[in-house]
Amino acid sequence: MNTIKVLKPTDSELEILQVLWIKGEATVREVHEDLMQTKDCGYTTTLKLMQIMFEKGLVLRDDTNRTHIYKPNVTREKTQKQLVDKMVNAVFSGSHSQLVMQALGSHTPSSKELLEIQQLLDRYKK
Amino acid sequence: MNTIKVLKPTDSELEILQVLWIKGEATVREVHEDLMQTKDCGYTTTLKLMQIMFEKGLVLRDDTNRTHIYKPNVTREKTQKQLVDKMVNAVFSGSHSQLVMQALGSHTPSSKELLEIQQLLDRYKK
DNA sequence: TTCCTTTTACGAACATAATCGTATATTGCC
DNA sequence: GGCAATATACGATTATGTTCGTAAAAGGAA
Repeated sequence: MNTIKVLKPTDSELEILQVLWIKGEATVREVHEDLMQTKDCGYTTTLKLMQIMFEKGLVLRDDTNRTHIYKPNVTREKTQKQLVDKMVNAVFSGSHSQLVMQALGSHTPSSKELLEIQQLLDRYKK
Repeated sequence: MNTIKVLKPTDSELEILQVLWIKGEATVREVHEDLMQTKDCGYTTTLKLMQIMFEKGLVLRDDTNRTHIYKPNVTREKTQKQLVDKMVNAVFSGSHSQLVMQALGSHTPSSKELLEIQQLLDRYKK
C-alpha cells in the first residue's frame, strides 16, 4: 500500500519552514543566519535539521551546485490547517469556534482585521 | 530567584488533562478507561504519565486513600491560551486574526456559533 | 600548487517522551 | 489467615528530536 504519511513538522522544523515560506527558497547559510536572530545554535545543527527535513519530504532541494538550495515542499496553508485541526481536537474538544473565540478574546483585533473577519462571517450567514 | 516555570503539556498529557477537565477529578483507572476508547496502551502507562504530570505540577493528587485521586492543576483556558499563542507565533507570524481566518475558513460554523462570534466582534467594534 | 574557507555528510551524544514489565503494598472476600 | 484483584512505585527500554564534533569534498585566492 502506498499510504501517504502525514508529515508533522517539529518545532525546530517549523522555524525553518517559516524562513523558507517567506524567502521562497534559501541555502542552509541563509536560513541559519535568519534563525540566529532568535535562536542560538551551530551551523551544522541547522544543516542537519534541513537534511532530515529533506529525508522526510518536508522540503525539496536542488543539489546541482555545491551549495544546495532548499524549498518548502508543504504549503503554509496546509500546515496551518493541520496544526489547527490537531489543536482543536487536543484542547477545544473539536470545536473550531471555541478556538476562534479564544483567539479573538485574547487579542484585540485591528479594524482591518475586524473587517476581514466580519466579511467571512457574512458569507456564512447567507 | 523563584522563576515560575512554564508548564508545557505533551500530547499524551493533554489527552489526560482533557479527561480531568471534563470529570473534574478522577482516579488513574477512570482516566485510563476513558483514554482506552481512542487509544491503546497499558494501565501502567497511564499511571506513569499521571505520576510524571504530578511531579511537573500539572495535576494535584489526593493520596490519603490507597486509590489516589487526581485533579487538574492548570485550567483549560490558560492551557488553550498558551497553546494558541505558541501556534500563532509558530505558523501565523504572530497574527491572531490569521489564525481566526484559518479556523473559520476550514469549518462551517453553526448558526449558534455564528452568533457567538458575531457578538464578540460587535464588542470590539465599539 | 598550496592554503584557507565554505559546504556537505555522518556519527555520537544528550534530552525528552512514551511504553511496559515487574515488584511491592493494600484491600476485600472466602 | 490466605488468596485474588487492584493499586502504586520504579527501573528499563524504545523512539524521537536536537545538538554538535569531525571528516571529507569543493572553491577561491595568493
